[in-house]
Parts: sequence; C-alpha cells; structure tokens
Amino acid sequence: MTHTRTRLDRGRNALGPALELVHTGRAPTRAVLTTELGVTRATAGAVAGELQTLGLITVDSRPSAAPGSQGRPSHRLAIADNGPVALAAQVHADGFRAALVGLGGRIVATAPGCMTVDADPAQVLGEVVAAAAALLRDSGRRCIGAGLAVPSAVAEPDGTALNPLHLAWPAGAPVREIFTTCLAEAGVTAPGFCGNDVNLAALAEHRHGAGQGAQHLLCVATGHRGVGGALVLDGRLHTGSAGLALEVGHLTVDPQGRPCHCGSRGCLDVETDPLALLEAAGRTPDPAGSLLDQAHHLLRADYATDPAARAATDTVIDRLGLGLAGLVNILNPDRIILGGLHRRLLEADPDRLRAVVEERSLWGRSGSVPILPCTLDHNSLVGAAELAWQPVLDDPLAALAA
Amino acid sequence: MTHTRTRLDRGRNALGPALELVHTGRAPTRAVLTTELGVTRATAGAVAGELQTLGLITVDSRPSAAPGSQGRPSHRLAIADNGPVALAAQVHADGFRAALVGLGGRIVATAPGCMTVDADPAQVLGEVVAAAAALLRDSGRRCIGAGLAVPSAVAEPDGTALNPLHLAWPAGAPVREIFTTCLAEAGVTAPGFCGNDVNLAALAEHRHGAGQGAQHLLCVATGHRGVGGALVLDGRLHTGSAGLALEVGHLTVDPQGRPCHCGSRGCLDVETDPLALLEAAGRTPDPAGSLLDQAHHLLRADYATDPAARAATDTVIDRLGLGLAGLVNILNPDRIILGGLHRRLLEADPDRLRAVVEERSLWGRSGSVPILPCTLDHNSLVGAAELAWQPVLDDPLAALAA
DNA sequence: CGCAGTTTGTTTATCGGAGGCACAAAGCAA
DNA sequence: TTGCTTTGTGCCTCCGATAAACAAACTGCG
Repeated sequence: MTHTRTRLDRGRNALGPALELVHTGRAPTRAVLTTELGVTRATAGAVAGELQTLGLITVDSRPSAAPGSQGRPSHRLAIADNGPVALAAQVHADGFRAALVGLGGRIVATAPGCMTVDADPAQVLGEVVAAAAALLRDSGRRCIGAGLAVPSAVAEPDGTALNPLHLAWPAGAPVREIFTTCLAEAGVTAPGFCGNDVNLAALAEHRHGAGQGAQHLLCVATGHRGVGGALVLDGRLHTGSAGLALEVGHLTVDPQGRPCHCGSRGCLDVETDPLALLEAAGRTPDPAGSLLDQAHHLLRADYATDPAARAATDTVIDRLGLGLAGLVNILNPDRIILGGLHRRLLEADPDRLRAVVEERSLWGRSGSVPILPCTLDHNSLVGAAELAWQPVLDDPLAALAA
Repeated sequence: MTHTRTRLDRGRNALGPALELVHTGRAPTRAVLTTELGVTRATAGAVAGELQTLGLITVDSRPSAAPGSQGRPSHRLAIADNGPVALAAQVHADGFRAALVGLGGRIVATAPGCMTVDADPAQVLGEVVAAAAALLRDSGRRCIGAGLAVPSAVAEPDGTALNPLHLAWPAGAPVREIFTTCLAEAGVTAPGFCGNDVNLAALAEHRHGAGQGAQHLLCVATGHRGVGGALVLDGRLHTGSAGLALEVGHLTVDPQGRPCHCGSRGCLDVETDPLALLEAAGRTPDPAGSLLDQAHHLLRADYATDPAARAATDTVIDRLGLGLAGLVNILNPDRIILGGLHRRLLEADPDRLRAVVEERSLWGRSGSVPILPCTLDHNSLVGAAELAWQPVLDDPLAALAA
C-alpha cells in the first residue's frame, strides 16, 4: 500500500508563525516567508495556500515591481480585503471609542465615540459594545474576538480593573466579565479580552508602529491624568505575575515635589502629567476642558514665546528623564516609546530629554537607548484588537474552526 | 519494504526538557517524567534510556519505597554518580572560590579559596582556573563547561565587566575572554561563560533552592559592599537587552540620605549595605575585617540587647522595604528572595520588612508577595555552573557529542 | 531572437519523531 | 490464587516536515 496523501499534510505547525509574519508586515512574498520561517519552499507554499483558503490572505500573482532583481518574481502576499476582523473598544476619561480592526492592525471602521462616561461599568460597556456591534453588522465581516482597553491595571487572570479611578468606576470591577456579557447581549458570539490601555498601546506599537523589531520595548505614556508604563519582552506583553507590573506612576522624581495620593511626594504620576505642566507654567486649568488638550496647546503655541511655559516644560522634561533613567537602570530596554503628553514633551525638546536620561542612567551604553514618539493612531484600540487576534495568531486552524 | 527501525526514533525533542526535569529534581521516576513531559510512556522510556546511555542518569529498578501506592512501582531516576561536571568559579571582594558542580546543582568538590585578590584580572582568573583544573584532574570526570561569577554587571554579548569596582579591576575588563584563555592555558577544553554573581545566585535559587516553581522571581542581595538584583522570568534569567538590567542599587530610598557615588543621595546601595548598618548603629567599622561579618555579628549578638543596634536595624529594614516595594510596583514578582545582609535583615524581623513592603506597594495583593531568605550554600557558584550546564540542558545530544 | 543564469513554485518520494494500542510485568487487596 | 491497578516495552501507524527533481518566470547578453 503506497502513501496517498490527499489533504494538507504540511505547514500545520508553521501556520501560526507565518500568519504572525504577515500580520506584522514582515512577509511580503512567499520567498521571504520561506527564509523567515526557516522551512522549505514546499512548506511555505502549503502554508500560504492554507492561509488563503482560510480567507486571511490573498496571493497576487501579478509581477511585484522589483526593479533590480533577478530570477522569477515572487507573488505578493496581501491581507485579504474581506477577511475577518476583531472588535476593538476603548474607554477613557473623556468617553469611549469603538472600531473594527483587521489583520495587520488595519482599522477597518470606527464609531464616533460618546463623550460622557457613566459611573456604571455595565452601562458604559453596553453602549460601546452596541456601537461596535453595529459596525460589525454593517461590515458583514466575520468577527474573531473582541478586545477592550481601559485606563486601569487589569488583574490576571480574573480580569478585574484594580484602579479605574479616572473613570470613577469601583475598584475591582469585573471588567472582563461585564464585557463578555455585554457582547453576548449584543449578539456577538466571540471571546472577549481586556487590558490596560498603555499596555495595549505598547503591544500595538511593537507589532505595527515605532516598536517593531525591539527585543525589550519600554513604553511610558500619559493619558488625560496619570502615567502608565508597559514592557514588551520578545514580542510578548510583560504584565507581571498578576497583571500589575509597570505601575511606574509612583517612581519618585522629586523628593520635595507635590504630594501624591499614594502617600509619597514627587511621584512621576503627579509631576509629569498634564495638570503638572499647566500648574508649573502658572496656568489655571479649565476643569471643563480636556487637560491633555490644554497641555498640548501650551507646548504647541506658548513654548516658543512664553518663558514661563518654556521653564515649566524644561522642569517636567527633567522629571520625566529622571523617571525614565530609573526604569532604564532596572529594565535595560533597547528602545523607549513615549505617548500622550510625554510624546509631546519629547518632541518639544528631544535633546534635553535624551541628555537627562543618559546622564542619570548608570551606564553610558544603556543611557543611549533610543527614545521615540509613538507613531500609530489609536494605538490602544489597535492593541485591544491584538488581544483578540492573539488566539488566531497562535493557532489559526483551531481559532477559525469554531 | 516495511519499516525497520533500529536506532532511537523517539524522545529526541523531549530530551532537553526531560533532563531539565531531572536536573531540577522534578522527575523522580519515569512515571512522573511521562506526565510532566506530556508524552506517552513509550517516549518517556526512550528518553530515560537515552539519558542513561549518555551517562547522565541511572535507572534504579529496586522498588521505590512508596508506602500507600497501588500498582507496579516505578523505577527511580537518579543522577549518575560519575557523570560529567561543570567547572564553577567565583571571584569576590575577599578572594575567590572554585568547585565542580554536577547535574542537579550538586557540589562535587570544592577548592579552598585564596583570600587576597590581585588588581589584575588575568592573574586572579589564572589562579582560580588552575585551582579548578586541579579539582577536575583529581576527580577524573568529564567537564561540560565552565562558569564564572563576578561582582559586576556583565555586558551581553561581549562578556565585559562594567563596574568591577569592588575588585579594583578596570571597568570594561573583557572577563569572558580572559576566562576562556585561562581555561585553555590550564588544558580545559570546554566553553567558558560568565555572569553577575547575584544574577547567578538567583538562577541557582530558582532551580534548586527557595525559588523553585516561581514564575517571576526577584532576588536582591548584598555582597560585601553594594546591592545587586536579579529577575528570573519563566525559568530564564532576565538580564535586559545588554545584560545591564536590575541595577537596583540606585533606587532612592531616602531623599535626605547619604550621598552616593552615582551623584544622587539615599540610594539603596549606600543605605542598606553592611557599612550603612554599622554606621547607623554608631559603630566604627574595622577596615581590616570583613564588613559583612561585622554586620552579621551586630544582628546576631547585639540586636536583642543593644537599643542602638535595634533602632539601626529597623531603619535599614525600612529602607530596604521601600526599595523592594518600588521594585514590586515595577516588576510584580510572585516571589522575592533575599541574600547576603538582606537575608539577615529579613530573618531579624520578618514581620517588619513584610509590613513595609505591603504598605508601600500599590496593591494589597501584590503587597503580599512571599519574601524568603535564600537557602543554597554557595548559590553564586552553583549558578555559575548552571551557565555551563545550559547548553547540555538545551540539547543534550549536541552538547555531549563534541 | 535565443540561450544561459537565477530565483520561485510545485510535485513526488522519503524520513524522523512522535502517538495508539496490545501485552507483559510488578506490586497490593481480598 | 485471583482480581485490580499502575508501569514498562514492542509494533504499527500517522503527522508534519525535508529532499530532490522539475517546471515556470524573469533578466541580461550576444
């Protein structure tokens, strides 16, 4: 009896890694896929065929415009136009947002977010899930999962929000549970995940933005209030043993600084957030408007002309640099990405921030860590979608079979 | 033509994981090996047989004294008595030490260490390697590699010591290179590795000591001077992108504290090392003797009787707790192990230290991280051997074929 | 235009490393 | 002694990959 193989007998184990390469834009052609996966052309071909039959990618046999190349041109691998999507949602201090995100971190559709947030998590999540579900129905696409970004540490593995104080939600709110029930009520039969917004932004930047290729990526960002941090190690989010890692807001950056609710004083949280910048510049913040917007305006409009604004900015940059240097000494990252107000501070005076970090970190070499602004729009939202895509990236056949 | 399989066709991929289980004491029998590896009994049997023919383990078919068990008793897997060893060496402020370490972290032989350390790395390493090579010749065993522990950050991947100031060595000394040439001169044809002593101690404690089973293990320890830290994530040492992570000595634990050579003041390094404890208690340290020994004596003999000693101890414990809490907020470990003087401080008043850490870490849950003293003798030495054993654990056949 | 050279995609045979299963072995309990 | 349970081993099969040969598509050159 000879071996008669009819169905796919190759590329099963390489399917996940291959999809991840396509997802992160590192596999433009089958030939690249072959070398990146370290498999034979036969296997890579089978993998690409399987991803095609799964409806995830398309193989474009038109000549790929490669000018100076020899040999037979490789077919282009492209993300399928009508492939499945992840449902992404974000809740922050000033409202919420919803979107559909396809493979490759592509935002396919967005819903205009409401600008008020209720104190009841179930109420808010019900609204945002309803908005997302409407997008999904309109698109007619298949949904592979749903992700939610919240401005709070999220405990693993129970999925509770530990300090959602910027939302006025109760501490310990079972966010994942509420999210999944809202999904079920909206008729979305897909698994739900949730995570901290800065963590998810870091994940998105690592896969699709300024963090690509970094082995040890540190992200620090302000939201509207407070400071968050995240670490991506070898492509995986490091959230610590219980999801509480990188709570960097309470590093001391000024021993004589203003008191913080944590009991200490001069914490990164209260010294480098929008309110700190405004107060340092002698402005009385308008409580009706967004503090983040007011701080941005200060940096854009007044930085060049107003000496007080410039001095305040310099002080806040120095504090941020001190905090980053402390993190560099502990984590030794190979890249740092800043978001929110911190990104604007970096852009206002990149040399000053880099000099402070270099001076205060112990080793010259680690002091010269690249510090970059984040590059993705809505990176928390894209990161929330990454959470939902992860099972598909891990095992496409199993995740898409259901 | 039928399938005729003569040689080993099973357990090739499971060989490394199986050896690691034996190495860490988690595979007492073949039956346990089967469940731990998640393979069939046939595969586990083949793996055990292969490890036996490699001379690494022995299979003892005498009934294992299991009292209340039913069914056929499983054969015991034991580490071979005359198996290969790793050559381990440690250099510290007061001298050096050498040993042979077998599988399972067992110290097979030790050399009495010299008590003076020359300022020339090549001189010191030549002596310690000579001592180790003598041990190796006497034992008649096979050597699978050599590891060296130094009290300095070691840069990856070049293997240079960045701050060996406690040895009065030049910063940036190419320690690994010197070590391997010394090995070659001593006639040891085995690969040489080196690492930071606290990092290696953490690795040893994770595999064979108080850190077993921890997913996110944080170690903090004093040597004779200064403070070091280490993080073991999922069984692997986390040394950062360039080997410089966990330089925890310069966390601020007292803004009004004594000045540190790093330029700041009140660093963990100068506030919780042996000298700090002695000075806080009003003692004038004897520069001729070991500061660590004098601090130990203070804790053992004077703590219960001398109010000044007690007050000084409490202060230093509080400072240490503050530093640990900062690390807990950033790293969220699930276990903390303390070594050197810090271990003694923990043992002097465990409740006080735990209370400080819990109070100053942001989340009650992460505040209740278990804090334990280290349990292994010579853990840096055993850790250095782990470095040498690692290639064998990763791929026993390839590493032992050469 | 035709041909050599280069790189890519596909087909077929084969191989390596595991799982499945039946059976034997070694203990305990009745 | 007879069951019952658990462990160790041999034989077959299956899955997922490699290897090698071949076909296809393009460049460059005479």
